Amino acid sequence: MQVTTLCLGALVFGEATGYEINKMFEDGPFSHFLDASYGSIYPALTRLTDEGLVTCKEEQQERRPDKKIYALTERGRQSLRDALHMPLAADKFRSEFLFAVLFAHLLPRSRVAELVDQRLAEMKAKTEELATRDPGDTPGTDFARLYGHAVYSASVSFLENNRHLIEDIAADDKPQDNPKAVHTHV
Amino acid sequence: MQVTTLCLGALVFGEATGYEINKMFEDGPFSHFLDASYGSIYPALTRLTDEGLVTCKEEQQERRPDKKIYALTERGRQSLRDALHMPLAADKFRSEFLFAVLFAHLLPRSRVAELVDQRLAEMKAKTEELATRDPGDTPGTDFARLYGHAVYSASVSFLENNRHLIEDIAADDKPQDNPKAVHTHV
DNA sequence: ATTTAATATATCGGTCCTATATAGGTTCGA
DNA sequence: TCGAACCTATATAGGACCGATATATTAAAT
Repeated sequence: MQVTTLCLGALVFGEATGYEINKMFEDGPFSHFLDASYGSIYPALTRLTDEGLVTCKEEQQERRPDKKIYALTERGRQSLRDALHMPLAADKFRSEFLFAVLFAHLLPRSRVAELVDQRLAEMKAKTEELATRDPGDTPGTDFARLYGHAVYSASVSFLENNRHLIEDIAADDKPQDNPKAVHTHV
Repeated sequence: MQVTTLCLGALVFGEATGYEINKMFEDGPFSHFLDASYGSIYPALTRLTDEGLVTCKEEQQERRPDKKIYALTERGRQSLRDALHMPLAADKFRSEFLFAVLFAHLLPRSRVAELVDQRLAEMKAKTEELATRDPGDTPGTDFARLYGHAVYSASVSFLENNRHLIEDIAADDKPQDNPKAVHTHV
């Protein structure tokens, strides 16, 4: 599923500029499970306009670049519906954290602990962020939000209960980093 | 973190060919949270060889292309360690399923139910796959496996308990698809 | 007074995925 | 026993996409 289709989806929520669509991927309703950047969004909107799946009205602004407001056409809406009837790709998940823990035995224990602490903080922040309903939520975004909340909660629990599994296989800290290893007071 | 670094990680598990590294991403220890394809793996191995981070010994085979067996050098191992001390990118998660449920109101209820059923089947399969320890598991892969199991389990529970939320907002099935809507026997 | 952030469009460079080419081997059911 | 399907193994072309940057102005924060 390419960025053109994602843009059609974005425009179901209402007309928008490329800039606003980008925000939907950065902070908005899509941010937790999709991504797309300017480098793909602007060309996609041009292509969609050429194909008649969206309309583009230029709004002149004083001392700013003209705002190009895109809106879905009926053909565009149907094209999205068609795409949603095709087989969907499986979720793609990419985690540098899990890659790193595979090599915990190559890292000092302090670094492994740091990685877990950072991740726990991120996951807790996400969990909290997804805990409260947003005024603009639709039933669909609400479902996605609750789904995310459930998954991040499970993630936090797992990390808190099992972090010792990787911390215990980490390499020793160098003596100067690990005062416990130095017996200075017999 | 680019494919070169992932290849260094792959070679920590032992020497391997490009073909075998690819399998690690498709079925092996990396498959659940990383991806890379031939189009990036082969060029990456060439680059790593040029930089002296891996060695390449060609093994001639009868009636087959020569096998190129790559192995980590000490500099390569250090390069990986260095990469693991840099800030790690946050997880990236891409879900066409969650994208689709945002537009459940544009789809017939039967399609939404189908999407949920498919996803539940996938998630249950993954959960089961991750439930049992593999003989080749290291502490690191074992941790990742248990992590995945926890997350997929939570996912299955959520879907089973909350699927009605999106099924109830789906569009009506067309009459010919939904016998209950047709009153043929008064 | 100065820097940072926000609004807004656009593109270049490089990375990466998808699909394909090549070429023989093995497995397994019809 | 014959052929289809899949496995081993390397390699690349084409296109999609991300990250960074350029441009230009205003608003807010410091």
